[in-house]
Amino acid sequence: MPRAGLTPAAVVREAAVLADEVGYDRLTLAALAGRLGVALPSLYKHIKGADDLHRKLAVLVTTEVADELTTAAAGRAGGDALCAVATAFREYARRHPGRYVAAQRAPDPADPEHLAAAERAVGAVYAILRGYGLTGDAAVDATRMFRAAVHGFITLEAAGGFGLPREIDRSFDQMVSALDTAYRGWRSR
Amino acid sequence: MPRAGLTPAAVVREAAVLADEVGYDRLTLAALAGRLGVALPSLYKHIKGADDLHRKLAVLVTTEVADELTTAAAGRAGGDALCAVATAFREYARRHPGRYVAAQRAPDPADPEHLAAAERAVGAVYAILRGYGLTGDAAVDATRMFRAAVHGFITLEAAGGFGLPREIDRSFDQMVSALDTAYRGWRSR
DNA sequence: CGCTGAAAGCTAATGGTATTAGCTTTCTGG
DNA sequence: CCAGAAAGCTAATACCATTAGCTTTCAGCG
Repeated sequence: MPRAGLTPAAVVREAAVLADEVGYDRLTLAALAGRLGVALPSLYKHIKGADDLHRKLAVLVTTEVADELTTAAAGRAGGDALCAVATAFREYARRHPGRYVAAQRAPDPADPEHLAAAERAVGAVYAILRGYGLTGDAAVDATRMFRAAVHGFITLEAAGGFGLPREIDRSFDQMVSALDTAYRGWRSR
Repeated sequence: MPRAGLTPAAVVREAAVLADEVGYDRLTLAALAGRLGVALPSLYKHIKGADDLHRKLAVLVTTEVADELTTAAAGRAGGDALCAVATAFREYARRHPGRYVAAQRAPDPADPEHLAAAERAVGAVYAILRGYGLTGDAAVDATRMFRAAVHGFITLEAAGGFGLPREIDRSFDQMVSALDTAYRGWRSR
C-alpha cells in the first residue's frame, strides 16, 4: 500500500478547503481523512488532534488574511485605503466562509507565528489610521471600531441576519464611508 | 419513579442556563439531560432534537434581548438612547455569553415568533435612528452599521480578540460616540 | 546493495454524543 | 375507577475522536 505523503501543512491546507466547502462546523476529522484518502487515526501522525487542527487552521487563515489586507492597502491612503481593506476583508470572507470562521480563534500567547500574523493583519488597519492623524489610544480605539464593524457586518451577513431587501453591498459601502467620516472628525471625548 | 414534570419551555430555559455556564459549544443534550435529572432520550418528548433545541434557544434569547433593548431605549433619544441600547446589548452578552452565541442563528422565515422577536430587537435601534432624521434606505444602512459594530465588538471581546492593554470599556464608549457623530452627519453618498 | 530504524499508515478498542424504537409507568379526564 | 395519552425508561444504532499497538515503507548509511 503506497503512502499518501502527507505533511502537517498538507493536512491543514486540505482542512481549509473542506471547511469552505461544507462549513466550519462540519469540518470533521473523519471527513478530512476521507478526503485525503487515509484512515482517520493516520491524521494523528501530523496533527495532535481536532483542537490542534483548529489552531493550525486559525494560523493559516490569519496569515492569508494579513497578506490580503496588506496587499489591498499597498499604495493607498485615507478613505481609499479604508475602503480597499474593508472590501478585501469582506470578499475574503465571502470566498472562504469556512476559513473565516476558523480565524476567530484568538492566538495562543505562546504561539509566535499566530501572534505575528494577527499583528500583521491588525497593523494594516492601524497604519491606515495613522494617515488620519490618529495615534496612541485614539488609534487603538479607532482600529477596534474598524475591526468590530467589518467583522460584525461579515458575520451578520454570513448568518443571514440582514433580512430586509435593501442591497447589502450598498449598506456596506455606506458603513465604510461613515467610518471614513468618523475618522476624519475623530476627537478624544 | 416520579416524573420530572418537564415542558419544552423548561428544557429550553435550563439549556440557556447551562449554555451560559459551560459555553454554547459545550451545550450538549447529554449534559442537559443530566442537569434535568432525566435520561437523554427523554428530552425528545419535549424537543425534536439538538437542532430544534438550538432553534428554540435562539427564539428565547432574541426575545430576551428585544426586551432589554426596548427597556434601555425607553424614555431616551439621540446619543443618550444610542449609548443606553449599545451598553445594554453588551452587558447582556457579558452576563449571558452562552445565550448570546445562540441568538446568532437567523430566524426561520416560517417561524413568526422568532421573526417578531428579531423585528422587535432591530426595531429598537431603528426607532432611535428616526430621532436622527434617518428614514428609508439611510435608516436601514445606519441600523446595519449599528448592529455590525456592536455585535462585532461583543464577539471580538468575548473571543479575546482585543490583545492590547488599552481598556476595552473606553474603546466601546469611543465607538458609540463615533456612531453618534456619524449619525448626526449622515448623508447619502 | 542490503540493512536498519524512524515514521507513515493501518486495525482494533474505548468512550462520548445524537437519534430511533419500543416498552413501562404515571397522570388525568370522563 | 379505568383507559388512554404522554412522560419517562432501556436498548440498539450510528457517528466522531482518541489511544494503543502493529505493519510497512522509505531513506540513509555501512
